[in-house]
Amino acid sequence: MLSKRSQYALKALGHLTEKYDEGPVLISEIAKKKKIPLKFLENILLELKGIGVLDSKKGKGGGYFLKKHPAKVRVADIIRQVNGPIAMLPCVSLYFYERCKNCDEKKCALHDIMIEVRDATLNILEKRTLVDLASMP
Amino acid sequence: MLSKRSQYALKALGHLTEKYDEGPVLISEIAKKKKIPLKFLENILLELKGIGVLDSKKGKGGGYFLKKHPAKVRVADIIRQVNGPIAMLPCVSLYFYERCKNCDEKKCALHDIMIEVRDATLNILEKRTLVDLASMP
DNA sequence: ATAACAGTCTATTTGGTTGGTAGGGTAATC
DNA sequence: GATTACCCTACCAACCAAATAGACTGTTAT
Repeated sequence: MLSKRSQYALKALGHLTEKYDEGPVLISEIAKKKKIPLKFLENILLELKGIGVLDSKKGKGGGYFLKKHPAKVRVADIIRQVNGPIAMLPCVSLYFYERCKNCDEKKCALHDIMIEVRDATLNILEKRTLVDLASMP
Repeated sequence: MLSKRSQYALKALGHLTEKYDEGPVLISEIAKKKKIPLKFLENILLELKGIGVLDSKKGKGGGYFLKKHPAKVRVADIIRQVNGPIAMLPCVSLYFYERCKNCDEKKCALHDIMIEVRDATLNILEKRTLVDLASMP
């Protein structure tokens, strides 16, 4: 399951995508529209800025805005950054791989199944971008 | 990510599937073969018995064994019982559904993407059974 | 310059989950 | 009746999620 944090991140990015041509958007506007606790959202946006997805401007007329074009930002990458591995097992994760201590990967049937699941999931999430999140209310 | 508990459960079931025709298997044997902490495994097997997948026999010659034929037990159902929802969001889960508080499902683009992911995942996990876990070391 | 503005940083709290460990009780076989 | 092995209860340390609070830093317009 995605954490609340990840859900909020994706919703916020959806909103910023809708407002992509309208300059900086206030944290408070996003919080209100998406019903996200203000201070929590603050923290999340900071993280998204940290990983280079967003940028911000202080003072009057300031706010947050997308640093890259929304079509260039994949949903899969946001989830990985904010939520962690997409795969169901560490021994099957591409970006967070960890060797399995209690079995031999080459003979592990569970391993094979989980690779299949991972690929099916990535096949969807790596094709979707922020543009696909924009129609959210 | 699957919890250790779930991984252990699946591995244990894999072993019991291999030994399906050989009568009860000792907890200690499973623990040793699969490198699972004994007392932790004990607890897990108890849960699996509770949900009707396993049965056990006490005393000499006792142990755990599958209650149903391994081909009749789906991997998806084990994961749901031991680990929880398979879907990435509660508002998209079939067995653990919860309404989304901060958006309208009919207009939520995230919702749509996550349904797609869920279906792709279930399409694999609901076709796999314990038989598919049996070749594990 | 300075007030109003808006994002930035640090920290703390609260509550729950995970991955175990320990020890004894109880029931079924031989 | 001794053994074998399941069953139950309790506890623990470590971690993480979600949220809140408050002071700080930098911008802009007057």
